[in-house]
Amino acid sequence: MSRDSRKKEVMTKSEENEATHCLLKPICADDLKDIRKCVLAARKGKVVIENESRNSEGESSGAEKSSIEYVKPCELSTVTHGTKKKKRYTKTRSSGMYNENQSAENRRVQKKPKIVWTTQLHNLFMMAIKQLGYDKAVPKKILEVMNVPYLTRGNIASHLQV
DNA sequence: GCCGAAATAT
DNA sequence: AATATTTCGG
Repeated sequence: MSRDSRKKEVMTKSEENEATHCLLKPICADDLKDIRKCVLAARKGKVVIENESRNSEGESSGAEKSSIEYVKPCELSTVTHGTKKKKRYTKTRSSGMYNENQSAENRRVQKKPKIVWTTQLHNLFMMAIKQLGYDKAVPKKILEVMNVPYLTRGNIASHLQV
């Protein structure tokens, strides 16, 4: 969401983040309707493209209408995280067993999971440090010793600061 | 370009 | 407050 339709930065950035829409504030009910429409269409594998930007100043009657400025074609497939690891899709074949939970298009923008330092993890962390010696304990080695696949060096470096 | 520490940002 | 990301030498 942005307030300034002229700033190209807004859209550029949005695009990088796989945004589908750009909304101009203030948002009005129609904007939300448009989004809804787009989502519904996406479920059917369609791509909605609409562009009805309005910039006329005739906003005398109360709420100014902001509008969708830009629509990026959205892919339907679930986006998997950008690691180089193989994706493993557990295909549930045959008769109806679609995992209800949260499939399909809601995974549009996948965020990196924020790692939470459970006492478990912290213990591994501590052990690793002890095992390395307080002088050799740098993020990279700690990471190796801990051997926790989803952890990244940055995670550990960050945790190290705490 | 990778790394670690520190500084910032979210 | 907890984590993440960026910045800054090396």
